Amino acid sequence: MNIGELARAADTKAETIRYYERIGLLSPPPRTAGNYRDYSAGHVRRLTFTRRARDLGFSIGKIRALLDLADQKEQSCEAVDAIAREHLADVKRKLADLAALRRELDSLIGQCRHGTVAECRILEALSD
Amino acid sequence: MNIGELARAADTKAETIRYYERIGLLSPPPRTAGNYRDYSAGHVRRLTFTRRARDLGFSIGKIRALLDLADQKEQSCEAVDAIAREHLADVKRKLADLAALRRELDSLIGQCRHGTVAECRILEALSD
DNA sequence: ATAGACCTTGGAGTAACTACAGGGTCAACG
DNA sequence: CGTTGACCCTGTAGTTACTCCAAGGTCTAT
Repeated sequence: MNIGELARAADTKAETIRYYERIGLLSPPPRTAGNYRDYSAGHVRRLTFTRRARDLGFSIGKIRALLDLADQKEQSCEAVDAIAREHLADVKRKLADLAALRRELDSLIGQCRHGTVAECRILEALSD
Repeated sequence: MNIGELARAADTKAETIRYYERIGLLSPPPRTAGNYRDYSAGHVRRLTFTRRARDLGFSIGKIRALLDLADQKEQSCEAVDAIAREHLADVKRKLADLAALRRELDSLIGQCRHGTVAECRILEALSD
């Protein structure tokens, strides 16, 4: 399986796969006679996991930790749970920040009287 | 007024101010005999505006546009309103994305049975 | 005169890719 | 067998908005 096929299988771009290899997130596969990367089903699984976690907003660092944990089958999954909970807390914080932002923008826009720039309330409000 | 004083006045770091100058967002001030940057009240206003807009999540590109508009006092402020509305739309999109994410993470975490890594539902769910 | 706080420049580092440029490989078609 | 076109390779630079650092210059006070 070459890099393009893996990319299609995991809904990624070839460049992203090479990037993941460069930063040590995906192990370097063997090469064909023509120096093409030659991937196996294990790579598909690992990359699919990685992309899904990225889609859910996990950082590369956290994904690295999850992948390491996934290899220690006998350990309790508490650490996995902890990473997920931490990420959820991050998401909640961002949600609250964005909601506050939205309220501010709403009020900013609500002040527009559609006059000239000289008397623009939006620009005024931004200058506080 | 030197760069440190301006930084304190606008709640920024000196490095950020130099960065804004480098990218052309803040005009280069005159220099003192000792080659220190020498800022005036106009710079304070412009930088304060910039920081406030950044805090509200406006990109540097949009701030550049807003600052340009702010200089054309006779124009209607429609364009300002449009930029603010566009930004609000961005924020709303991000809010919706984050809310969906939060639901997914909630369900992910809800599936944890606190067993071993081998039977971890969180890792399983991430592998879909 | 010297200490300490400030300023100067230039360059590198951050996150997570993305986009080339300049070359090599492979499969198919005529 | 030659060539076309789609793919692959490496290495480097760009993206966003800063942040940090090193090596040196300046200013103020003691």
